[in-house]
Amino acid sequence: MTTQARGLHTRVLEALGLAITAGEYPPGSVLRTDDLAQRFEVSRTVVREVVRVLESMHLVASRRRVGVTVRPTEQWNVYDPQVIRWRLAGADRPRQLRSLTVLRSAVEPVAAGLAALNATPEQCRALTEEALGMVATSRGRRLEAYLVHDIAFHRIVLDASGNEMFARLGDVVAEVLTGRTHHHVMFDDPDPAAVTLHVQVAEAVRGRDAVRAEELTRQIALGALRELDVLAPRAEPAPGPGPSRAVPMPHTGP
Amino acid sequence: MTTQARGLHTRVLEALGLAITAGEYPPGSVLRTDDLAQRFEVSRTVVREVVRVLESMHLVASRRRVGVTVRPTEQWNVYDPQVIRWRLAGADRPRQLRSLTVLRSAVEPVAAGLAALNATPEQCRALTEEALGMVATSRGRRLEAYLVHDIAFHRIVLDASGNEMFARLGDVVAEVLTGRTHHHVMFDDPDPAAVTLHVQVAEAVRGRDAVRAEELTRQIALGALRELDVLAPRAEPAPGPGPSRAVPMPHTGP
DNA sequence: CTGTGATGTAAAAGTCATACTTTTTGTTCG
DNA sequence: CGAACAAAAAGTATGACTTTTACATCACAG
Repeated sequence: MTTQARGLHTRVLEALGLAITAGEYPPGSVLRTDDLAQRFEVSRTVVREVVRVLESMHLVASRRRVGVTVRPTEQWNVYDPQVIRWRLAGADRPRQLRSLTVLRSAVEPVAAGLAALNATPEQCRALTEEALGMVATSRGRRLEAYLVHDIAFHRIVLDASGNEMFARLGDVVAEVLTGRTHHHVMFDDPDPAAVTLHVQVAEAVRGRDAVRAEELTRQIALGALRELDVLAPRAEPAPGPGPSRAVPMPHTGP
Repeated sequence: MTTQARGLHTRVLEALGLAITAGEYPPGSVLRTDDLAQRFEVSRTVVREVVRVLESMHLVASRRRVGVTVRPTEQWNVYDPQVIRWRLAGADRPRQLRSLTVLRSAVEPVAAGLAALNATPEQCRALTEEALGMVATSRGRRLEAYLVHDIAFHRIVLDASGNEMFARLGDVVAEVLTGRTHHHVMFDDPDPAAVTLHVQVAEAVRGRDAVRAEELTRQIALGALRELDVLAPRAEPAPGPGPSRAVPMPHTGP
């Protein structure tokens, strides 16, 4: 799907990144560049470049006399959109979707509040347009068309916040929305309440009502989280060490 | 300081990454691998690996027959800790500190709320310990010692939230706190109110009071933002296109 | 006999130089 | 104005060499 044949480097990187994030080589595994070169039928040059990139993502560490070792999950650069894509394509998609949705529930409300203060008229217009687009496509199994508007909407909010770190989460949100649509972690038609909320956020932003924009967006995020709980019930406690811990939703307000 | 001589690759990567993020090669600039190899007195192999890494950070794009072009700032992977470090070391540290602090103000309160629900007894203990450490070092120009406790405190909160995305922001927060201390974007002694708030957060987490932990942490974050406003006054409107936009603080609550 | 420390060796990554391929841009010529 | 062509730069492959370092071996002291 996203796998173009843009070069050997890309092909190998994709394959290796996917394999590692999928847990095919568990943390601690050791790879050797010569082996990889043979396995993928490319030169060591290519493998070395790939390894360097994976290293910069903290997926692996390369040490002399020992090889390329897969790092423990906690050290991965999980904000790298590439890593996110790989993990969403893999086995722990549910867990990943939940983490990311919780992140959204923290960031997007604040971003929306800032957007209400900072959005340009053009952004207000675009926001309303996308909200209306969502309304228009919210019925009749038109999930793909709906998704496009949904992504655009959230991207505009994050952009309009005027904060660069928020803006860069646009890709992440896009991956989340795409992931939950394409993997059916979603109802057949979008939740009508959510659609309404989006329209209201657009109104609040246009009306410079930061508090309202923030609160409405919080409702959207919490709704998404609830939906996730229904459609992808929380997995059993992680098999790691330490006492089992609940992973509840963020606050629902006083 | 952090520049070890771990190899040619690291040296060149550091130099180039720093130069690019510092705007020494403005977006659109074209570099050629052969030139770089000459300039840094290393082989093309090394340069290519470095370029590949910079490419994975979306700092540059490499195209045949054209060269390695620096990408526009908006496309950089600003969540990559490496990129953050480079930018904090460069000219737009103030802007960077502000963006990151706003991000903190969104994320940390929610993380603290979750931590109150999820923290292990051991984490509660450690949290209290660090808070007390902050108290102990909060007077007498002991900023370095204070910093250590401050970083540890926030790391524990983010970890204890049980959310992997939050946990990974520990490095970012550490960079922010370190940056503002080392570059004197901070008072001579820590704000006593902030110190007290940290102690109270530790209490709230131990007492499983999520709402209180969240609200107190929000106060900490907003305090940091205010301090930034006092000590590093907002720069003039960015020279980019579009109407000038204010960048106010996130909501201060109803 | 056992634990400890120096020494040596080989395995793997790191580096370099070179030759060759492929893509792409810009120019020239019909 | 379009098509063929030439050159530029990245992409790929290969082989030789260097550097680091884990591990084994061996000597010696307790």
